[in-house]
Amino acid sequence: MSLTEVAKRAGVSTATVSRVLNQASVVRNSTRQRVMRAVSELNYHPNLHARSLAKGASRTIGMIASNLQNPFFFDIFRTLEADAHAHGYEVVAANTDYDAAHLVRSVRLMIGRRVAGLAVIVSEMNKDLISELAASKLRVVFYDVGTPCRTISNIRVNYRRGIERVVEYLHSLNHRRLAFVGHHAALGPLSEREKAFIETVSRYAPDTEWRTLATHDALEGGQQAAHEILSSGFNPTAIICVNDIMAVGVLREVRERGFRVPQDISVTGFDNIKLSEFAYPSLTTLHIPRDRIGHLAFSMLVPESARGKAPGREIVIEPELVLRDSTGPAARATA
Amino acid sequence: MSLTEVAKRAGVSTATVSRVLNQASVVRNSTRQRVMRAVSELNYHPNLHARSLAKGASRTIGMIASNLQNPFFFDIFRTLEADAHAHGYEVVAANTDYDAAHLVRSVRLMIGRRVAGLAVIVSEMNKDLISELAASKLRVVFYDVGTPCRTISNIRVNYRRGIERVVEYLHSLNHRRLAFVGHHAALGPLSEREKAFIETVSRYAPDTEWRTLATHDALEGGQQAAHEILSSGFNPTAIICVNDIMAVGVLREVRERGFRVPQDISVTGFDNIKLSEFAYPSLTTLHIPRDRIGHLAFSMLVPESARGKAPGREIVIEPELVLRDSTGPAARATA
DNA sequence: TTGAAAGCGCTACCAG
DNA sequence: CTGGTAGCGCTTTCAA
Repeated sequence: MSLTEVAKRAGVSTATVSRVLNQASVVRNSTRQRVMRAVSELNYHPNLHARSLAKGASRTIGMIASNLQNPFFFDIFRTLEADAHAHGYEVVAANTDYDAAHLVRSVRLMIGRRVAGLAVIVSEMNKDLISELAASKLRVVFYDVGTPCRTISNIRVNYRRGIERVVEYLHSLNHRRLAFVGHHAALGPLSEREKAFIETVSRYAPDTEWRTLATHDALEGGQQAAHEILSSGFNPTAIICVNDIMAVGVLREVRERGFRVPQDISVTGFDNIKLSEFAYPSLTTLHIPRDRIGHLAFSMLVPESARGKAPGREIVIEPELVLRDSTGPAARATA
Repeated sequence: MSLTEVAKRAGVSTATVSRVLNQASVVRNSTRQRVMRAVSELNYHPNLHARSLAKGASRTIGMIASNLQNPFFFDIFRTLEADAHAHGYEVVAANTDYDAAHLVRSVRLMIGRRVAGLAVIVSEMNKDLISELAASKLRVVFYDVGTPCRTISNIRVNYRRGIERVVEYLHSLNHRRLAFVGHHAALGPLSEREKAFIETVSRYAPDTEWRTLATHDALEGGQQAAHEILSSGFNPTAIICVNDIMAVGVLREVRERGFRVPQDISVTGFDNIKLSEFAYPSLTTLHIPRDRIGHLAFSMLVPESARGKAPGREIVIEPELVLRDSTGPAARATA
């Protein structure tokens, strides 16, 4: 079923059918009716590939994320998609599972689809990818990676500041043995968060012992990390997690070991996803506004929506500390 | 940058370039080299729209879900995608948010993309949609809805059985005041689960008082439902939830009200997503094998992968009760 | 082993 | 207001 068949059936030219299907220009009402009838009788659905090939532009934008399973990424996706729909765009998302090869694959795919814009919200990164992307004249927005240029915009989070806030806060509560739970990621903001942790501790809390650990980004990852830490002989009074998901995993293991949170051990998250409020105990965490990131990404990608927001910008977001029930004064030192 | 330019640069015809790009037929090695070089020098990426238009077939399969945020759906997506990748397919997913209009929109979009197959994993349904889908000769697999035919396969879960198991289990623990927390959905399996609940109770536990309630499918939805139930004067000894996400929401509200789970109130979930193990207390729930569903969906959609699995089949999955810490004997009746 | 050319289904421009 | 038609970028015979 193609335009031609519809045209034949309606007794008009393909041009006319195309017109009614695109609400474009003027078509006599009776003609429109006839075409519409043919369309529904034939159960016709326009071939979108042919469409965007002919138009030379596709009305879809791409988003690539490290782990859509993590609500942090999904929340961004949601608002991006909402904005997109509001402007007549579709968004197609891809997952990389923190794998650089997978990232490259997805980027190629998106370019192949000739997306109108591409949001790359990932932690891992491939060296040549950025230049490859810069070379293609595709509009791109990176999260936490790359540098702005003519077609590339940037959104970053001031992790360092976020980590500082937690560390200072915990230090003020007399915590002197801290553990940091991160997750594996080739490069970028994760090790960045870890680096931020290490540097912050040595600057603001030099009297503090610490230790870091990385597993995979999931509930089980947090659980496993906590398991290793608690089995290591290093007895932290607080565990700082790279995100809320892992913190929930940590919470469980800590509880199973018979420790009370926060009386025995404090735990913190990062991102402030909805789940952090529903954890037990609810998580002290750092808020990162995913909706804002989603809106920003869209406006940087679709020029018609950007009120004076030229591409090639860089925006930095400051995390805010959210105090809940998973943190408290450090426990007295126990043998 | 098109095939033509690459061909020009490499000093060959477009046909040849196409050949090397598709690993097809024999191309002299030196020629191949030249083409490859031109490709990378030009930073060329084939236009996938043109490709699938010319080929008359796209190597992508579509999946439509009610709420990808809910790990139940996402887990299915993951295994579907893994299978797809293993066979050289891509999968593009869409979300409906339990909205029938949105569903119709997504289906049209998928047909427009000429996907090789479509998995529709939703609760809501539009009357004409099934016939529209049947009319298009697209291979489709429905979850919990529709009836098998030449191009349409079906996967369903025996909810009734699942609900029976929970109700009987709770009844055996002397629970006599049950609440059921569902979520809004125009039609289909949700109200089906609710119906199953009502019928099961009146058949297997006629001496039981009950009440049902529906909110939206999210942590907050569960919380809100619990809030309403606990404020209503109806004091259930157990709350049965339509899925794990909502159960976690319920858990929180129950806890905040000062009730202990399961000593004061038992809570059950459905699906057995990972989070159910990490909830506090861990959730008694019904296991539904998302990975199996994902594999099934793929094999029903892609004939080359189906070993004798003809389309038009219907498969029923039986939920299994998983006992954890959120359930226990009914509390003594309190004024 | 390679090239020429006919489409794939749709849009858009130019006439009428 | 409507029709004819030249592409969009790629694949795929058919010949050479």
